[in-house]
Amino acid sequence: MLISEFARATDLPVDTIRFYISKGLLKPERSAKGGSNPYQTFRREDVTAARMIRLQQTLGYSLGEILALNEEYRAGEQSCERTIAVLQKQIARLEERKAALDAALSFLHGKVNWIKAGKRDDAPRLEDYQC
Amino acid sequence: MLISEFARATDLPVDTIRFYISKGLLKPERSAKGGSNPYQTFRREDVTAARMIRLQQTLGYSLGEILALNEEYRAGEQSCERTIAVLQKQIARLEERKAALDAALSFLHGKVNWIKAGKRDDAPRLEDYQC
DNA sequence: TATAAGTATGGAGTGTAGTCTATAGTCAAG
DNA sequence: CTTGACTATAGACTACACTCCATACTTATA
Repeated sequence: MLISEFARATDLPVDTIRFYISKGLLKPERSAKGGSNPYQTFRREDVTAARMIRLQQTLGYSLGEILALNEEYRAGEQSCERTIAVLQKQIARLEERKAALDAALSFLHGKVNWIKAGKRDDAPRLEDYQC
Repeated sequence: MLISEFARATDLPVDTIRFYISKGLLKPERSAKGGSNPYQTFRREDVTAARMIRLQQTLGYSLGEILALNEEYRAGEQSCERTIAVLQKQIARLEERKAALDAALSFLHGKVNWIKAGKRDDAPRLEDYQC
């Protein structure tokens, strides 16, 4: 797969793909198709990696953290324990964010209910809510 | 409340507070205590506002979006319908993020379970998972 | 074989969200 | 009334995540 197809497959701009490569987040092959092909070749696992990056990003990880996590994951590929440890670490982080999200949601729902009940001024205040 | 107390109350650096003021996210009073006090005075509602900013930020809003949302909220303060509309909009966004988060969590949990079962290579792949 | 479209590289530029520095004015304690 | 802590303002600087540009090479098409 050439970079333009890869861009279509991942819905990422070509420049962003090259940027990720420069950061070590993507590692396409510089394959020799027939002998001397100077172009990068992307595989299905690169598409997976790109999706994983997008996912981790929406979950609040920086590119630096994503790189570290993924290298840790790769480093521990021989050992199930290490792989599981990396996954558990991500799970813990996501559970944390989910808890914050749920707290915010219940605050907002509560506020809506009070306003609907016509008791706007008695509605829960952010002051009384520990984030 | 002076800015240093406010910084302690909100756990924000003084520079960040001033930055938020410059963006219109915080609007402390330039009160005349006794006649000519050139310092800004922060109230309890400013602490609330600062917490709300932090909350919205962890939920993925940019400062620009936060400003727009909060101004929309203020603009609709007379009308319960408009206030509720703003709150519902935030709720919708948070529910969306929560769904993405849950999908990611079940993917990760699934992966852990497959690895624990010793069937690592048969574990679910991100390819088969729509984010 | 000319031409257009695609690819690679390096480096400059952009927007966001701060963070720091320099300068100057203010206030409270000794 | 000086010293030290605090405050205000403007502007420079930083980190991050892109995004764009100039240049040059490669490949497919007419």
